Amino acid sequence: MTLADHAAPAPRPGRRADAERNRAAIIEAATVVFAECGGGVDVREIARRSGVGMGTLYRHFPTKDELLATVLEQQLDTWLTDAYRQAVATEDPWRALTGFFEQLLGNQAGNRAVVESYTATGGPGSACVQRCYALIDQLRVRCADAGVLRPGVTTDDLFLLSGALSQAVLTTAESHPGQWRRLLRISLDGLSSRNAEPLP
Amino acid sequence: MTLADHAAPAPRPGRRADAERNRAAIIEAATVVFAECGGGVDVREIARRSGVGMGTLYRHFPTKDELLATVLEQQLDTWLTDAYRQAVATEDPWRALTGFFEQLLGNQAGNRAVVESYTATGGPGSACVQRCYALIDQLRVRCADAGVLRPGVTTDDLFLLSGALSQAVLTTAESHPGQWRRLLRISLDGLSSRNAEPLP
DNA sequence: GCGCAATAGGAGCAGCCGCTCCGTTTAGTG
DNA sequence: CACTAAACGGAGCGGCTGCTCCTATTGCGC
Repeated sequence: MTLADHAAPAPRPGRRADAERNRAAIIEAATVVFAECGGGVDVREIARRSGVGMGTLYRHFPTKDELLATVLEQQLDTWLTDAYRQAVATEDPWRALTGFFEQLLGNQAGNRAVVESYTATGGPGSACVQRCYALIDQLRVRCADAGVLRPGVTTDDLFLLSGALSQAVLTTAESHPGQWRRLLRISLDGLSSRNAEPLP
Repeated sequence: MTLADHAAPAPRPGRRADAERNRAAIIEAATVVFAECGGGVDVREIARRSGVGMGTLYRHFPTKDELLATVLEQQLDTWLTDAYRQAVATEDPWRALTGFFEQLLGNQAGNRAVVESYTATGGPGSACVQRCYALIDQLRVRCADAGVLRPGVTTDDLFLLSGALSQAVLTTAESHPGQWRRLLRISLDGLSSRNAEPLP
């Protein structure tokens, strides 16, 4: 399993010190800006906030998409690593599952770009999203084995649910922060084995 | 109550026949294009598909947003009028509620622009979205009075749920069409009065 | 038919945004 | 300190998109 791995930050050796500093500044600024405004922001805004020129930015990241991907991977990776730790430390399988959802959604609450990429998952998705899928699968199996999960629920169901709730988290982020927790509770209760009716 | 009303198509009288024809053609083309590609499409595409020049399009609709709004209102309006009919004809309150969700989401399955505007509801939303909210409220009250709805569930909860599921409908539209029905069932089961635990 | 006001059409404008090019600056070395 | 390769910065290019302007066309009352 690759659930516990996470890609090294890779501070490649042969680079000049200022280049390294700028690269870090770009990633830091991009993380903030993408989280605030989503993936649609003007690249100039990121350059401005990181105190770097366009040329510099584009030497470090040949494409806006590549920068965005780097930032998103790093973000999700951090969250997942943390969530994984917490999941294996939780003995009750049901609490592990619900705790994971709460943690993931709570993290997404302030991050437009992550939610965008997470909900846009039509194709295979990035490596990190696949890791997220694998973690959900593991949690599902634990719950299923313990008999606390509604029969017939698939990992796809849980993954899709996480995406749908991400959307709810985002839309309520400013007007009704925290309302998503009610929805999460409702959905999770529908997932418990007390509801035994077969799914369509 | 304004639940049964719907705005007249308003074929204003003093206009020339060709103008009327073009207006209709624009709305028809825009409906298709917005549904397929979302609200972000190039206006030129709509002009092309409706066989009309840019000038003509912009005389009928002073702004792209106004055209989009017109189309969205009309679309949602049609759906809601239909859904309202069906809801009042259904005696069982619970079946009325679940039927409404199924109908609304099924309609949204092939319409990017509607889902976009529906899930983007941060502010007060359009008149039609408010009508949708009112309809959900009515269905909720019926269920609550009959004692089949989980205590503490608000109209906001149901409305937010509909938006979250809309997102799921869209993301699975092409790869796993119909999977959203499983999610709908799960969530609705979580809404039944069999789950009596208080919500956060 | 005739004349005119209403309508049509699409080239073009302005602003935004991803990305590049090249003259300038600077870190690291001996 | 001098020198060079590496890194920097930002003006500018090209393409896209919402919208306008002005000439040509056409429906409609007489």
